[in-house]
Amino acid sequence: MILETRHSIHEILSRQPLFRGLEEAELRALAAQTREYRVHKHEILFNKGDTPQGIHVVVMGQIKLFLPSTQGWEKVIHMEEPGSTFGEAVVFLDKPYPVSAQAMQESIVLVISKAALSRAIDSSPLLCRKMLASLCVRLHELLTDIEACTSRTSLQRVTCFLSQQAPAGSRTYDVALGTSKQTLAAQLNLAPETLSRVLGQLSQAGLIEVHGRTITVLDAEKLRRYSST
Amino acid sequence: MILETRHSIHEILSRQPLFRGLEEAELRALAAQTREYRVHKHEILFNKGDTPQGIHVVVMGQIKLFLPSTQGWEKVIHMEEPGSTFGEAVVFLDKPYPVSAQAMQESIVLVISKAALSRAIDSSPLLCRKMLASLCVRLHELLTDIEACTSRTSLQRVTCFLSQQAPAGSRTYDVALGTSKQTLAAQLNLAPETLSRVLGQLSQAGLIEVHGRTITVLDAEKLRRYSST
DNA sequence: GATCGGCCTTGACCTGCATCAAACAAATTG
DNA sequence: CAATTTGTTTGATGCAGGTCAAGGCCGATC
Repeated sequence: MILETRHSIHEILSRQPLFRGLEEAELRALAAQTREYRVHKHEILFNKGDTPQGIHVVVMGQIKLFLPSTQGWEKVIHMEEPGSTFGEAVVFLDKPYPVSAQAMQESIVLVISKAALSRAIDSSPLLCRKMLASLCVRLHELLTDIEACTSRTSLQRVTCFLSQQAPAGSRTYDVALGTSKQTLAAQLNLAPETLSRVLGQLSQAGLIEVHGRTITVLDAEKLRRYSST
Repeated sequence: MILETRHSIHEILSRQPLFRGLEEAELRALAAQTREYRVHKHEILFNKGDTPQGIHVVVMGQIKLFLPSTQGWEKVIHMEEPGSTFGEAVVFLDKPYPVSAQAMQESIVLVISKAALSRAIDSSPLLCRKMLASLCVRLHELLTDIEACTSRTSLQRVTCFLSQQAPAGSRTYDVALGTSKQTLAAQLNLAPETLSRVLGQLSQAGLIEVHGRTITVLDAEKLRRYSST
């Protein structure tokens, strides 16, 4: 990882959802304890079990959080996009990272020291609330993830995933997987081959259309029913 | 559910880890907006999709949080024991319950209104921090849960689960499942029969001993190695 | 535009686990 | 203490999906 100059960290921080609306002084204190890293595609930010340095903010690129397992296998927990934060938990729990993180693209990540964030939270009820909300969102994401990847059959796993991406109350919609299908397979706990077959089956049934990394769901309702047959 | 008298809610609240150390006035305000419910074994507290009333605190008994699925199947997310809280997320997100809750024993549960808790958090930085910590613990629990139940083989799922229950650095230890083995199976995404067989296999290999609802791990290190063979 | 290296797909095979069924044990009830 | 229900074990069977292998597609590089 290459450490960047700090000229604009303050400004970048102020643009992140989590820190928007903070006092100037608070923001400045945070920025002083923040480092900016540029990471290359495929570079590992940290491994499961490492000692945490602080909270991470994705400014640009895409970071994969995953559980590695003996024998090269891995379960993808979440893909972090710009504006999202991860590693919040380490600020409050004195534990090693529970996941590994890897850049899937050329990325820029901020790391805010535990101590600074801890102080900021104490002095800013607004930040505290925002952190709470952010953690709750994370919890919900994990739950929907569990739901998708513990369904019985591979078909259910895929339809469950697609249904979860549905915007409220529209019959047809697009799902842009910002990742390779391999990665999606790892997220749904499927072999890539199986995912391919299931998508083929759903296409054949006229329920979806696959165009590269975009999946078009043609009938949300039918799709949901299909898996229970 | 039977609504209880409120004579001692204030006192009960003050004994819960989450609220210990709060000001008298704050506690009183919370207690005024808290209800105590007694629920029977097998009774449903709420279903996934219901509109949340508030945050839940388990005072006595055991509450199962689970994801129901079409066709009577279910994935157990977590068993809540006395002193633990759940449904925190609903205070900050305006969403329906993401899980269902069912009492596994005769239980006593407090429900604190969203509004009251929200006010309490604003006025008490201490409570805010405690909530953050509690949510982080929950996150970690979910992650270890995912880890256990997305391992490839049934054997790995079970050994992974047993390893996670290990106290730090002791060769041998007991795991007291406070539940039936059916429930554990649902937690690990296994058929009860499969769990039974795997436990049998591990016993035969001399790695564990099963006595009713207690599993004795004889050699933590060997157990971890065994699954990767 | 030709060559290379990821990705993705398709096919054939075979194992691991769910399912069904039945016997048994333990816990609950009258 | 018998009777009933609920939980656990064991066996036999079938199929879903993982694995291995080969071929096609597409974007990257020179």
